[in-house]
Amino acid sequence: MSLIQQQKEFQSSLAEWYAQAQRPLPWRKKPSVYRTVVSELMAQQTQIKTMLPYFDRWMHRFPDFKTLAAASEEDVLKHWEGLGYYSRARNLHKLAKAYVAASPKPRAREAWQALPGIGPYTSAAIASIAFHEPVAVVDGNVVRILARLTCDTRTFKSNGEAVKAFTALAEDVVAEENPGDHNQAMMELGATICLKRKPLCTICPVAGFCLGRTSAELDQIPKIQRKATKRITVERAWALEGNAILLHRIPESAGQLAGQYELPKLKDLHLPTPKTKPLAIKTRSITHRRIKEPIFVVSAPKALPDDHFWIRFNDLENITLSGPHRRWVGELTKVANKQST
DNA sequence: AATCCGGGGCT
DNA sequence: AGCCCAGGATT
Repeated sequence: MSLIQQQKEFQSSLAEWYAQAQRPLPWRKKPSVYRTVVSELMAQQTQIKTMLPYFDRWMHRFPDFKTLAAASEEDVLKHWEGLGYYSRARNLHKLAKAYVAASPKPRAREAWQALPGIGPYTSAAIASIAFHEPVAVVDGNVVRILARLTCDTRTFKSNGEAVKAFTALAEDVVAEENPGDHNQAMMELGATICLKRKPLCTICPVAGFCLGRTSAELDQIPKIQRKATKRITVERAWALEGNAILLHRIPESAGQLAGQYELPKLKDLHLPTPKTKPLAIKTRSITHRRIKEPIFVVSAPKALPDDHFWIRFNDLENITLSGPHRRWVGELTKVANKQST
């Protein structure tokens, strides 16, 4: 028996479980096109628990497309600060403007996918949840569930390749009547039952359909190759003058992190690596890169390179520091004060 | 197809 | 420390 042959039974088992087991998330309680769009954008590469407080604050400040479209970009970014992937906020802002201007309003998946920040996953989510279009979402959860249901032991070269490999099956299995709930149920199952490390098969509502359940290596399905992590070092400057700190403003033309401020790179200031011990050494990981960032106390060159500015500490709240730099400046201000007194 | 964006949570 | 997460845009 294949999953396709048992499609109806699979769908109803999943739906029955979802009806009673789903988490009470704010966009489920009070659905609307706008709330669906915001929740899906916020949820990209972000765990639900992390985004919940942001979602509530966002809805309070920008309750609908019109309010969001009329807001300043600065205001929009302030409400996203700390969530990461800031292009999502810019795209959501652009999307709101496009939506307000659009006539007729987008409904079909294809129309949504033409909007900024909306790709295959998000367009399917919006079309199915808000407009009952029978299309399947294929995210990491869905890939994992389908690979296990079919006991697919192949090794995939990338996440993208795995998504591609399971899209057809996902489309075949999606429930025609209530695709939005079906899609959310699949993701809910992946998030709460079909866990990556320790799948909870004993309480799984669709264990009876699962060919992988008896496999000793179920927790290794699907196999997706990871890139080796690259290590790089970026030396940064901690330069103070009076009650101001030297920061670099990433140009609008940058495309990524445009308009945000960061601690200057020593290289951009044309300064050599100081002999002194750095004020702090920060490390962070972004996808497959591990970045080490020593921050040195330096005195700035007299002639500042382009896009470098002295920002008074009192004005820091009025600018957007890129995520980690915001934390570092707050933290190091205290450290630097202690060292100087 | 490869690379970049960023936090927090979890083991 | 390392890995993962309701991905998309750019090159």
